[in-house]
Amino acid sequence: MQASTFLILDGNSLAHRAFHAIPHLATSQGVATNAVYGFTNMLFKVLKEVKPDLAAVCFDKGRVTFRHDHYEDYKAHRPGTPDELRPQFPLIKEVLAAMNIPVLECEGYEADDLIGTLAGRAEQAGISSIIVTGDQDTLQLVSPLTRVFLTRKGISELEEYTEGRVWERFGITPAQFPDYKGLVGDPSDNIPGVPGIGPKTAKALLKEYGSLEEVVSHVDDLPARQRDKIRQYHEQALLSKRLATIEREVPLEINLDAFRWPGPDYNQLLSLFSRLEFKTLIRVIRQELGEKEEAEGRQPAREVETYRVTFRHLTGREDLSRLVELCRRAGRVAIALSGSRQEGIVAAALGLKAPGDSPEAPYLSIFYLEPGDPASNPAALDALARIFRDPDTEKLLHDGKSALWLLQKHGLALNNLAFDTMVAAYLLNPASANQELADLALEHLKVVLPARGEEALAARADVIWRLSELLAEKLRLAEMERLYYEVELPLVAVLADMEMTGVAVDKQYLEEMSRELEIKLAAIAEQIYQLAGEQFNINSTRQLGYILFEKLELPVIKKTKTSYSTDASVLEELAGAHPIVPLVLEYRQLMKLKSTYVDGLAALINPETGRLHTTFHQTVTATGRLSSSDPNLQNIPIRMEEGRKIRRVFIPRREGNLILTADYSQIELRILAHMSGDPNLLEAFRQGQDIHTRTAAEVFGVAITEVTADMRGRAKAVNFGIVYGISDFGLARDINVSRQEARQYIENYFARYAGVKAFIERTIQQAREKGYVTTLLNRRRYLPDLFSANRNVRMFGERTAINTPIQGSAADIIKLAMVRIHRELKERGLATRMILQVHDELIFDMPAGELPEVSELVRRHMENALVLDVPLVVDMKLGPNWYEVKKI
DNA sequence: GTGTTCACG
DNA sequence: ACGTACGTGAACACC
Repeated sequence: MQASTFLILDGNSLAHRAFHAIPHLATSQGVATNAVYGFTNMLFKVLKEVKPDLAAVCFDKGRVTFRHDHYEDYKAHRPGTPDELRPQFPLIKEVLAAMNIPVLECEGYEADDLIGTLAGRAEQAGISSIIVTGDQDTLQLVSPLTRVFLTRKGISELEEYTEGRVWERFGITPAQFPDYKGLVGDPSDNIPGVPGIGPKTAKALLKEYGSLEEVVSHVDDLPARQRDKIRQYHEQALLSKRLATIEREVPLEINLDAFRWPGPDYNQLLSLFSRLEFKTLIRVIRQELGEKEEAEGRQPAREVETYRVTFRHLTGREDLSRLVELCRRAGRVAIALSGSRQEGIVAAALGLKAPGDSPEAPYLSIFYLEPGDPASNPAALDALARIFRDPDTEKLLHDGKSALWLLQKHGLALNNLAFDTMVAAYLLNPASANQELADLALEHLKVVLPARGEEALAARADVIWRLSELLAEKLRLAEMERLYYEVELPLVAVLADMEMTGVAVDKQYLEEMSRELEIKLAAIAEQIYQLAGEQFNINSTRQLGYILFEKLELPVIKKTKTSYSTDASVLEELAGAHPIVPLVLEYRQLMKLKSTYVDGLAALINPETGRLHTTFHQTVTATGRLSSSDPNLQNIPIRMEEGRKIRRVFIPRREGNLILTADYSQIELRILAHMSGDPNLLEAFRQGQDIHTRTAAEVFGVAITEVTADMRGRAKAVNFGIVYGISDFGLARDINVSRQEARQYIENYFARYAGVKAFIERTIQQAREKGYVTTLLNRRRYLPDLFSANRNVRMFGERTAINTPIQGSAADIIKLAMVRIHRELKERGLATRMILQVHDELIFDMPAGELPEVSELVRRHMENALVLDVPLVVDMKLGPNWYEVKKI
């Protein structure tokens, strides 16, 4: 054998490291996976760096080892394996099996001993070894052929130990390590050593005498203090040395060839990772596979069977018109498109159950066409257009909204979107990080999608078909059919329409604001530099921290993980302490306005339409809300007057139109009243009272007429707190009262609204039983955090259990209203367009003349979206832009 | 890419 | 004794 490298891992040590280094991590079903994840990541990293020819992972076996024969208290103080870690060992071994790395364990021996034995055999065969572990004892194995990599700081870094490095760090040779431990001891293994002898003395003694035995035999030559200690404890020291000595002759049949590493079994690995929900690792592997195939050329020796489908590449006009007919007769077709918003549709694959498909043949017929090349294929786009338009053909898509954007480029319509696998998968688990088709294929069908080419698109069509059937059944079982077919699926096209319509903007006004802010910012910056006595980057929290807390010596209020906190709450507290502080606050505010809103929005104006076309994300939030990006139009300033002015920029799309806004009044608290059935809360809403005033009266025990503005403000914070899963600490911080006082408010609240208290307790209890919480329309969110061993994580889970049904039900309601409003606007042929949704508010771009009709229908659909035990109330405003809207 | 800060409901 | 409201996205600094 020549110049081979043997990678030997200490499975137990690394699993423990990973467990403590990776914060709680679990599958959506609550199976703890943090140690498996950390271990696997580390394994990948090491394999990539070392590229070993041989590999093995050693584990401890048996609670009692030969060391206990000598010393029954060996490792006695070590806490047992944590409950959340123990079940992860079998999973780690599954990972290793899929990696084709042998696992070695031997009854009565620790991983160290196996590692020592393996490394010894390797040395005899002239093979160099790399040992990876968190256990310092292993350093005694270091030799010219054997290196040890110790984990440092969790799992992210490894420190390499050669003989030289051991000498540098400890001042001893690797072979002296057991002697060293014999003197110094090791509290973590409950090895006593010699009390009073530390690293320095031990190092000096071993340098002088070479070994512990020699030290003991020369005990009379030692200085008095050391002599007494060694005399008293020499037996204990020799025992400690034996305990710390790694057994290098474990009786095992070892054939080094058995450890030759052939590389991973990618199929097994992908299926395991999809079970463990290791999305990132799945991507890493898929990437690796792609690179591998590329490197190996067109005829790769495949180690993994990527999903293969047979398909027909259609070009002829006759074939294409037959395809349209085929789709019609089949009644439903799965469609995968490739292309971009700029070019439109480049290629398409269609999957359908054709009447002629024999039971022997693949049950799907798949066709591939390229409308992107009109010269060679003029009829393809026309065929697609007819299929998409046909209301009698059900279309199955993944990410229908993106498909609608592609179609729009060619001016095509889509009728009868019957299933969207992306949206379906989101409903089944809204917490998952993404809903990409490749991930769904892995998770639900256990297949790996090919990455590129015609085959990839054909496979996507096939997978969309199969997933549609599978996910539809899962939705049925989860009782989410109404939510899916009445709300989320029709919403796809509604959102597409909103995005495409876009929001008109006043570009000149935006540019004006930018210039003004520029000037103000420069002036403030100048004053800040004057007061600081130097120029620095005010945007840098680090530099600002240095100026405030070191140069100007202002008191440190709060720290972040890495340095001083300079957030608004800190600066407000320091505002009186130095004139620079209020300037920094103002600078921050204006800077935010300019960069995020003024300049940020301007950069995203579509040059063709002159409007902003946000993207609404339907499969992102854990609660069921939408989110918005590029630009985010759901966080346009309103609370501060300076920021609020930004809203002037948002104008109707043509002369004679107005901006109409309609927002739900207190929808979350109304939902709370409905879900809890609390009589007090129900009454407040039924009588149309101001809810915060009513709460103030209840909490402070005064008449409604006696409630002051201050009391109302505090009560408002209490109401918010209830919806978020209140804590006295959070409430106290928010309204600046003592924690005791906050606790009193909460107690009073629950005394007056006992139904709410019962609802909270009931909701958490049910969440624990089922593992998930639900909304009014049965939207579901799994809460593995409820079962965490970590109290903080668990309490976080409890707060989410309360908040999600409320926030999510509000999302259900407004989405239902959006679908119905959109439908009726269309049916009536109105020119009004719904352009934005901001969680509890809808915004319309409306011809002034349509006001009576539109305001009636919007109010009707919003207020009657669902019938609750309290009325839903909508406030409407109207104006020439989003800033100047006035109540109607 | 991660951390900090801050805008919204 | 601990560390705390729920849900998002964007800009910037710094590695």
